[in-house]
Amino acid sequence: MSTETEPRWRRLEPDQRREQILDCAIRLFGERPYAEVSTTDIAREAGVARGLINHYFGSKRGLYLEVVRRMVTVPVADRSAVPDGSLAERVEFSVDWLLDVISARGKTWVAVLGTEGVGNDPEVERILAEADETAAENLVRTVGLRDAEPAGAELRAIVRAFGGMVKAAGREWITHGTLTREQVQLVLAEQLTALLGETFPHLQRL
Amino acid sequence: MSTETEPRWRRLEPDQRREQILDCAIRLFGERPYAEVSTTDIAREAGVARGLINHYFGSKRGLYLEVVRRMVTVPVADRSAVPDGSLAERVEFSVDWLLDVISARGKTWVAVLGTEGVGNDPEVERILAEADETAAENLVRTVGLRDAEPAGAELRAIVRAFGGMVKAAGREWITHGTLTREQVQLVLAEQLTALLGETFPHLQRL
DNA sequence: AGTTGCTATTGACATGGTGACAACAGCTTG
DNA sequence: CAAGCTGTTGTCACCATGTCAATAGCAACT
Repeated sequence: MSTETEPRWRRLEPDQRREQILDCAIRLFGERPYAEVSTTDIAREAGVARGLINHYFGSKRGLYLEVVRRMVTVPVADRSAVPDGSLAERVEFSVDWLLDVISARGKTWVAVLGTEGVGNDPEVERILAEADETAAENLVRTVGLRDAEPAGAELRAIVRAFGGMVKAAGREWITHGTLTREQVQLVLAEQLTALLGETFPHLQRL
Repeated sequence: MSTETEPRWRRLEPDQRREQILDCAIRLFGERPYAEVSTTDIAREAGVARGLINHYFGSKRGLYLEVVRRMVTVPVADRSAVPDGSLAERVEFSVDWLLDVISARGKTWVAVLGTEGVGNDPEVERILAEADETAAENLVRTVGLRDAEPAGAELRAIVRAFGGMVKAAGREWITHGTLTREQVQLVLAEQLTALLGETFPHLQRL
């Protein structure tokens, strides 16, 4: 008779366990709406007691906010590869890079930004606004316009607005398949070029 | 002793009661996120028993879907007032009308489209997609482009994408105050003009 | 190897929200 | 004023969430 003391559960480092639960939560929240996902589901998926979720994230809502935060974090562009050509060329490069990012996230990305619903959640709104802001800043820098201009705030505002079109166009491409990547590329590049090259100067004269 | 038979509650026509509950639900769902609003809250707000909500809408989710449907319904433009001038002029008129609509809804509109969260709700997605589609069709017709063109599907797709920019720009204007109405008007009009006049022809050659 | 201590993890409990359903009561019609 | 129709209520069973004391992996030190 071997004294096999197989442990019922393994004890992990807090960071690892946190990450593991977060992964499962991301998957489930991506599949079903918030109210349809129970903490029991997440706990079962992670092979963990339900109470552990509360221990690490406080509440279901806390976990949800972490998921949102994780999902909307956009990597920073590698600016060393940006060409030195005309505005149109730099824009084209930026848009192409942007579509690469979207393509890599695929359905997961859509699950995050694809659904807009009723429900004024200030926390979620704050997180998304922050993500939009940094994304806009990145884009402006990548394209090479000086951010420190006097009208920098307005520039970032219209770039954030443009971000709305990026998301919507991405949905058309990824989920609905009504536009090809090439078409999206063309549309976004031309629109952004016009926005930065034409409209923005006009705006400053208002 | 007067035989005051003050009734404890009034019996309303189903449509009226439905509408009343819906109004309260719209208000509450606009203030707090879905999970933070209980059917008890809604029932109290409407001065009604909680069970009545289930009777009229089946479930909390059913009520929520009704709210979303109601909120994203956009009125149809009165095309009799559209000028006959150039594309740019018609676009300018359409955008102005669009901003009037947004302005009229104000904060309520923001409560609907302002928050994007994680959570793939197919029903909500379908409702919003439908609303976007009819809005795009309206815009195309108002601007005066023939919808029956061979590339009509692609045209509507890029107009839907443009709709994403309209929403984002509206948020910048209404909630954040980072852009004035005049600035939004200029940006959207120029972008849409470029989209329809320049980019769309390019797209067809792809 | 045995013991001790730390803490990650569990399991049970209390609370509150949701949906179903039978009973009740306004209102209308004869 | 009686009777029926149905809008409305209140209760019941079930499920989800958050809290907390108890448990048990695991490492360090005899």
